[in-house]
Amino acid sequence: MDNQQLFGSSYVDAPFFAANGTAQRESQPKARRRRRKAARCGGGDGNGGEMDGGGDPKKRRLTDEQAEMLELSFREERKLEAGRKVYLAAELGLDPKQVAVWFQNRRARHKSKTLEQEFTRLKHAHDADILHKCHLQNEVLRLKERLRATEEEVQRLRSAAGNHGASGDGGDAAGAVSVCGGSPGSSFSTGTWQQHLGFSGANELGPDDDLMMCVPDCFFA
DNA sequence: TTGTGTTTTACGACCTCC
DNA sequence: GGAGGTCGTAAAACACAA
Repeated sequence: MDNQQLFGSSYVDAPFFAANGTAQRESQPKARRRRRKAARCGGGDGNGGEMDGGGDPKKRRLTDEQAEMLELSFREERKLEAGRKVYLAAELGLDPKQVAVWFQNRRARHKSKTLEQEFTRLKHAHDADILHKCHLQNEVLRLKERLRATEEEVQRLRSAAGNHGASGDGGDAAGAVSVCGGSPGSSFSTGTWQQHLGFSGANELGPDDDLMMCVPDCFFA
């Protein structure tokens, strides 16, 4: 049974078959399909739906041909209107109900796969965001370290100036520096910041200590 | 050969739309 | 109210390692 014969109506056109001549299933490995087909061909069915056999009539697998044609039809249109259902059932020698059930299950599989792909995509995006966050946090650490060194330098210079017999005006200078955030109790001091993020060893950070010093707890969640 | 995990088929319950 | 959709699940069919 060729495709043109099976889908001789307007449901599937020739270019479609030209592009999809061998419809492969999304989830079934080839080896697995081969074995299934071999097992079936041993029975020599191949009539597309006339399922003899004394097995449980409640549940019988569709032949590969039937499944492939349903797959092609599904790719054309995922919804199954009444006319197409009846047509497919007649062409494939199936009960219309079987065709309807197959489409229901196929939509469910498609949705499941789509969700899985979307999850993977979002996870990759999330991981990239986490990495970027780490870059930024390390940058903050470096800037804090530079600020602390600068503050120490200012303090040292101020002390040196005081030892050279400066007048009492030096108190004003000290006050000006403390306003710049140099007080130990500053909410933006290195120590406080480290405690917030749960870091240690920030004092060892150098300009070349780039990545992965910062690994937030949430990264391992 | 058999136990086990995965895939496919089928069904019922419930929901939405016409 | 009927047709057709999704969702959850049971069970058959199947693949494969041990």
